Amino acid sequence: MAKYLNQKPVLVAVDCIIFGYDGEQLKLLVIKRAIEPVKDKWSLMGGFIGDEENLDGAAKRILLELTGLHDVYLEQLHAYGRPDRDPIERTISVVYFSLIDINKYSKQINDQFHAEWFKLAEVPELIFDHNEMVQAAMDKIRYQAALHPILFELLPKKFTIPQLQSLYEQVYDTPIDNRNFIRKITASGLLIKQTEKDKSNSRRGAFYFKLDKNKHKAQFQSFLNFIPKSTK
Amino acid sequence: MAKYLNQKPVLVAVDCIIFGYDGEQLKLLVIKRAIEPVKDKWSLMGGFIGDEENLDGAAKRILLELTGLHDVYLEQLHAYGRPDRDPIERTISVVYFSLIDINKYSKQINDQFHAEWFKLAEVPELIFDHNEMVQAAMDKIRYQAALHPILFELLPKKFTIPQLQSLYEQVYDTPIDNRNFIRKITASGLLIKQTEKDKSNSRRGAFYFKLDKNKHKAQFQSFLNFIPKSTK
DNA sequence: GCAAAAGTGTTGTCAATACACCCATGC
DNA sequence: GCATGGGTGTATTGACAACACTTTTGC
Repeated sequence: MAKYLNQKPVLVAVDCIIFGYDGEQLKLLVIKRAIEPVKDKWSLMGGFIGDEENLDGAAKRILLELTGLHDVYLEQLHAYGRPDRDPIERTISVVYFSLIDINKYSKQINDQFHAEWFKLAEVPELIFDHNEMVQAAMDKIRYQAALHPILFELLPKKFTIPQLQSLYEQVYDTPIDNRNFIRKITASGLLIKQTEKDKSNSRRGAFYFKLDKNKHKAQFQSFLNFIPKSTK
Repeated sequence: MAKYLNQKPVLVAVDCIIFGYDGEQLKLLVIKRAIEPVKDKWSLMGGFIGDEENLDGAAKRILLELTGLHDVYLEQLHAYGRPDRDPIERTISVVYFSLIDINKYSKQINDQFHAEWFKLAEVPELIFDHNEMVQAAMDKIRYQAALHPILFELLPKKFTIPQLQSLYEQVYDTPIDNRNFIRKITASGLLIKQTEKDKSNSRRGAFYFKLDKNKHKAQFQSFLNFIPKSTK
């Protein structure tokens, strides 16, 4: 096979930023890095791209390795390439972020990587530029979630509206009026009310809802405006 | 320097999608590829990343080489990495798009690359996955421009409101009511009316405006809603 | 005086916010 | 019966879209 002359190849890694929501707290999944340098420091889950793999494929593989999950929300965030970002060897990192149902995960948790969930406010120092990547992912999620129903990806099959609202409140770090929130959410038509209630948080209980997956897909690209504009 | 073992490095290229607006038509700048394979086919301007360069730096360099322009709007779009996307050698491409004032460019046009502007509707077949990249860039611009004042980057220092409106109409391929458009634009406070008129398009003439750069920066992150929501 | 583009106002509708009380239930 | 979180309704405001005519001026 012909080659481009005089070009210096570099390593290409794919790193995955994995968010989960346990019904109370938005969390980030990180691992203890298994290889030198900075072995045993906290790190995003990542890996080098395989010979016959495209970028999305590598991200899916890495996510599967760590969580056992297929078919989860995964989106390319950004490519990072500072020459010195990895002190060992020039490495470009293409970063993905993923939103998963933390309950699905915990059934298949894999201790091999010494993975741990951290509350977003308590994420430890990560290797290289990984903290910067997490920050960028949160910014992007805030951007996306204001217009598209991506946060549903974090919820279990059945969830309550207070859970959903609390998730939005955490992502935007702002209190949301529950009457207006419920009105918007129900107006979107994305939810299907169940007959059962979740009684774990109150005596009265909160109705469970399921996501209408068809409507979710159909409306994914439309702009929905879930977040109140600050009235200043 | 220590190295990661058993990892196969690959080439990393940066490609630039360059948009310009001549006051009438939104256009894309492409070049005739100078090297084999597919020499002399139309291609995005690109290059391999340098040893001491980060990705943004490489994009700026490539843009400067082709246009002679510094300090233009430049944003990372996406990384592409299909194993077979470049038939010669495995190459990951990190793609940027850029919005420039086509008039500034033409003063410094550089024939060395056999560059040519194409109307968006008439972009020829490009090499590899470059057409797909251009499509993705247009999608992203539509997304961004609905909320942020990025399209001003395409205009000369002085421009008229009909020019601006026509640009929006092209980007969204839809007619826009001029009364509502003017109201929104003036309400944004981004424009400073000049005393001169552009008489090239009508006997009456259209007032020139300048962009208020401070307000433009300040409001860049806020959501502005320039595009009418389809009333369906 | 007329052609050709620029510019200007009003109205109705809908969506968003602000805001406070009753409901259901387990103890 | 009371404490706890869940759920509900209304009034006001502001933003948006729809819509058609007058203005300017070079020829």
